[in-house]
Amino acid sequence: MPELPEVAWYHAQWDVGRGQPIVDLALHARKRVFRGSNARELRRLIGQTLVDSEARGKRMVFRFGDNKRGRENLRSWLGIHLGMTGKLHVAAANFRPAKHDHLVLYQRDRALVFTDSRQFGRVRFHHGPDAPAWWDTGVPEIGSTKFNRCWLDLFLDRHGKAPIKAVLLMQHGFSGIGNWMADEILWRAHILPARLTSSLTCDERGTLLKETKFIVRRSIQTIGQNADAPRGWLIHERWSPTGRCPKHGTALQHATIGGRTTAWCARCQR
DNA sequence: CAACCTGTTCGCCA
DNA sequence: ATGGCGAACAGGTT
Repeated sequence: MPELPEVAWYHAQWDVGRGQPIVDLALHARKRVFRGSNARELRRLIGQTLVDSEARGKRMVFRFGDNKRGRENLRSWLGIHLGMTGKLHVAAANFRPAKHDHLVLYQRDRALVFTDSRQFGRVRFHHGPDAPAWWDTGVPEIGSTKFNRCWLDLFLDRHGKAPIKAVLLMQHGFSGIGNWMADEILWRAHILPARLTSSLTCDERGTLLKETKFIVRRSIQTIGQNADAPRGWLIHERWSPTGRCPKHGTALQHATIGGRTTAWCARCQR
């Protein structure tokens, strides 16, 4: 499920635990979600307070520190990626992890739970006051002013031989964009997903930038547990083999492009 | 039973 | 060295 708006929503679920110390945790260090990091180091979180958190694209970080005399010193960075099937939720303090609950942070009044059945997601940990390299990657967030025409042109020029759909899925350029958002953006921008990036006109690049920012902004505003993407968006039609273009009712086309199932409207997109 | 999947990474190739 | 592509990863769902 998780692309940028879902990640933003899941990440906020743990907000209720801010300012509270971690009193215990539950994890199985050999689970695949801990690949590349030392899961035993996570024990350091016990006694530390959840200070704040942030989401960047599909990545999230939770910062922990000591809380003495009301002053918090940053100590630890917990990174979480939800992969294909990851979720975060809050449970009661007596929560017992089931098969796919790979990490549980216990506070006095609740449990903060990371679940991921397929384990394409990932947990990372860093101990120290400064941001680790896996967090500060230098990739601009789409909602920021650094994600602008100048930066976009550099990125598109570097991938001219790839279909534009595949380029939209590259996290080093389009941080947080996934399969459905890429299709949504190209549909609104009237660009065929299989077009080679180098074939885009100057105007089309401008439209692509505008629609990318629009889809990110609107989807963050609307998508949550009980809220769906706005009516009239392609996402509501794209999975069905009989899906139709929300604008004209034209039957959608489907193909694998950039390694993923892609849907588009042959009438809207050129 | 087989095919499919909203993501990333790796190895191979040009 | 750089960029593009297909396979692999695991388990649930259709």
